[in-house]
Amino acid sequence: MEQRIADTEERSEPPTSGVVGPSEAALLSGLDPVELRAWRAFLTRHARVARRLEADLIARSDLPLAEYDVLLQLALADGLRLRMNELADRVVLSRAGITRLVDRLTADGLVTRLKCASDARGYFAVLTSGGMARLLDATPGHLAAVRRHFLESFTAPELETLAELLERSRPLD
Amino acid sequence: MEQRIADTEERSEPPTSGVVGPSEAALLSGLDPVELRAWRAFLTRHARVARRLEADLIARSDLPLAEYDVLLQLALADGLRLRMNELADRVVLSRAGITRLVDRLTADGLVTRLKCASDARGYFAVLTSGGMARLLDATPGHLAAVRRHFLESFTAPELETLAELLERSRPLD
DNA sequence: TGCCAATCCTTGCGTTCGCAACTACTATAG
DNA sequence: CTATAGTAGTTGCGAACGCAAGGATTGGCA
Repeated sequence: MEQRIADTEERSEPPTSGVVGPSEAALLSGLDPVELRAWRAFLTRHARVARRLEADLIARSDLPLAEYDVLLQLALADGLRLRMNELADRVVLSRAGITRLVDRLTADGLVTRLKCASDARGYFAVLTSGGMARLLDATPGHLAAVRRHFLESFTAPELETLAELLERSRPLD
Repeated sequence: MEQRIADTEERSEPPTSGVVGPSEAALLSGLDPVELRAWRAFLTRHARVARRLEADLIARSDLPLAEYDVLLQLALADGLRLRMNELADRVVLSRAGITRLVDRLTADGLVTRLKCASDARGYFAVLTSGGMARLLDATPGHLAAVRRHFLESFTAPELETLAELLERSRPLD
């Protein structure tokens, strides 16, 4: 862990400058330029926006994005409750992940666990009034941030297009 | 940590069923339906695709997505090298994150650190031949997966649209 | 009825990440 | 030339995640 030292010194100009090497052709051969652009744009755009929003949301409401998402899903759910499984699916998290996320929210009093009557294996996560309050408090600022960092870049018809495209479910699942 | 037990029993039908509560109106008031759809679609689509691709890539090439991304950026960079800072920016990771990611890649012999001649504070991460080999080996399968789980959903003009929209940089940055 | 596979959720463990603090070096100003 | 502010990168620390294994319960099928 100590010998992270560099081995060589850098000559002043990049050695193979100008030449891209045999790599690029081989690398990109699998994807045509439009595909590559779309894919990279999708990836980096998400990464940047998510990073930004997470910071904003924590600074403003002391609530990570994942926590916010869970509260929102519960608030929108019928009876303000959702099975752990369903919750994991909606926020796209592993089951273990959802267990601990709900743990945290429960510790903060924003959510309660409720045994499912019809299936003794199952639990509901239920939004508490405190959780609802917290969500309602955090929402305006967060939505503003979403708009500022993402939605604002597009016109209404473009948003429609975007929604339509991204809502398409993956081919084979 | 032990009293995670449910407090109450569930009555057989959801209590406030049918009624959505005062919450939804307040929650969604900040965003019109199209905005909401576009935003949620963007979020969940990314989460699902990324999760899928990560699993695929690890299974097939024992390489996490972030590692793959770094190797790719280096392969595409002039001289097969990039400053740590620049690298962090391209793969959208914190500087601490990039330090450790490069640590790992170095330990695996896929990357080398090289002192920057013109600025003694700086380092280059340089792709080794082993790293290039690993990248070339992993790429075909990965690209196939990207296509299967994402690109395949769209036509060429749609991809063009998607790329154009998502490449727009955020307004104020 | 009785058993075995499947399902729901949780926990142990290892890994990764970001923030904040730190070192080393550069650049600006006096 | 020296002080001071700023930048590049690394490290301690705590938080969060996923995988795999485990306990409990359900559901089909003999």
